[in-house]
Amino acid sequence: MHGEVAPGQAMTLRGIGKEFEVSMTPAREAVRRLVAEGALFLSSSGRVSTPELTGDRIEELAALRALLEVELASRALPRAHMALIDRLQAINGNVTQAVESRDAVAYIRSNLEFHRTLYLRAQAPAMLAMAETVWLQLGPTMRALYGRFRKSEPPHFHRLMIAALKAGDEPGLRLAVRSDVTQGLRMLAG
Amino acid sequence: MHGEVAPGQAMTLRGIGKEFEVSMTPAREAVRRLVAEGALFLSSSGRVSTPELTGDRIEELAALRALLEVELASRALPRAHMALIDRLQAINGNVTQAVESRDAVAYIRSNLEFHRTLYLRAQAPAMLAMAETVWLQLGPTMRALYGRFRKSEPPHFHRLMIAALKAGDEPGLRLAVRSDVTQGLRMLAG
DNA sequence: CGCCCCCGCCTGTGATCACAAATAGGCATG
DNA sequence: CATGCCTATTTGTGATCACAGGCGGGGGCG
Repeated sequence: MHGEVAPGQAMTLRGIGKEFEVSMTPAREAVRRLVAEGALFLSSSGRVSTPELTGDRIEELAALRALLEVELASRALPRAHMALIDRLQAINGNVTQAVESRDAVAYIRSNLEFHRTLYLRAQAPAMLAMAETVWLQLGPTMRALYGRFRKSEPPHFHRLMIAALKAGDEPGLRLAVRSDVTQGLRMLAG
Repeated sequence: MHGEVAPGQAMTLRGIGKEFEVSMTPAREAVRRLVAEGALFLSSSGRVSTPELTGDRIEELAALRALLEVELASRALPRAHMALIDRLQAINGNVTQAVESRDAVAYIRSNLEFHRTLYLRAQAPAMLAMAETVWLQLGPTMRALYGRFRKSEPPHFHRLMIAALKAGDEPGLRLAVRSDVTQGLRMLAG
């Protein structure tokens, strides 16, 4: 999810087991779960690797992010008090810092933490779980994306989200979330 | 997914293995996958059962269905030719038949087939997979629902969907899908 | 008669093994 | 020197086993 492993990276059950000092059985179960969530790709011969997403698939996952996260943000809005907004601003500081230090993994991690912190207020666990499933599928690809475009973009849309939260502006929040989610992924898909 | 098993139904790995004439290992992997998708509930002690959904959770899953399926239908609309509409009408005949014969499982199965047939045209596999994950989570509960309300409702909103498809009416299609998806689940959640 | 505790069976977990398929590397050949 | 084949090794699959924890039933106690 955090982009620590590159797209197309292959792995073996015995290798995973050795890495985490367990036998094949727990490694197999973990892998099967991640395959079920779409986070890992299972070849026809049973080999497992991180997925290499096509442009179409990236576009589709971006659309899913937009659908789900706009709804989550909208549901979180009426419950967002000042303490939450303060926390979001603090996390956003970490995002900026990660951007400045060109740390792709730290950027992805803090960016997702920003979103998750907001969405937790939506009180919609199934919806949040689906959003996280999408993040999981996009993880390796996002790493490749932010590794390619090294330009340091400040989290502009995050500030718009915070402003909309403060103002209680629901249409503005929806637009800001949709823009933030779509922004980075549109360029890779094209 | 088809409501063949009731909510809260417990099952054991050895029992599943015996039922399908395999050992515990494949049964375990299948169960873990279904747990990852939210179709089965894993207790803290490792026991597995079908989930008993709360009203809030049902409402949330209905909202997810509305979000995802409206988008899928909208994407399928420009690709829906007459041959597809004919197939949808044929499937809808099976739905009506299942309603008349009070067969809950056949009703759920043909109803989902109706939706899936349309959504396949959307060319959005990840989105369809998420919709099916929601169906999976709702399966046992839907069975309980349609077992409780035995009134034979003709598939009114299906006909609205077909009419909107024929007319190329996108707003009408979105509304019809949202209504169809929300209709049955609203009463159980309340 | 009701409640609680304790024991035994059931269940999930993780490890290991035998097996079959697939992969990759080396060898011979054109 | 490139290419195709063949074998040795790697890899996933499914079965079985030892073990620990939990759940339920039965007996004893108040």
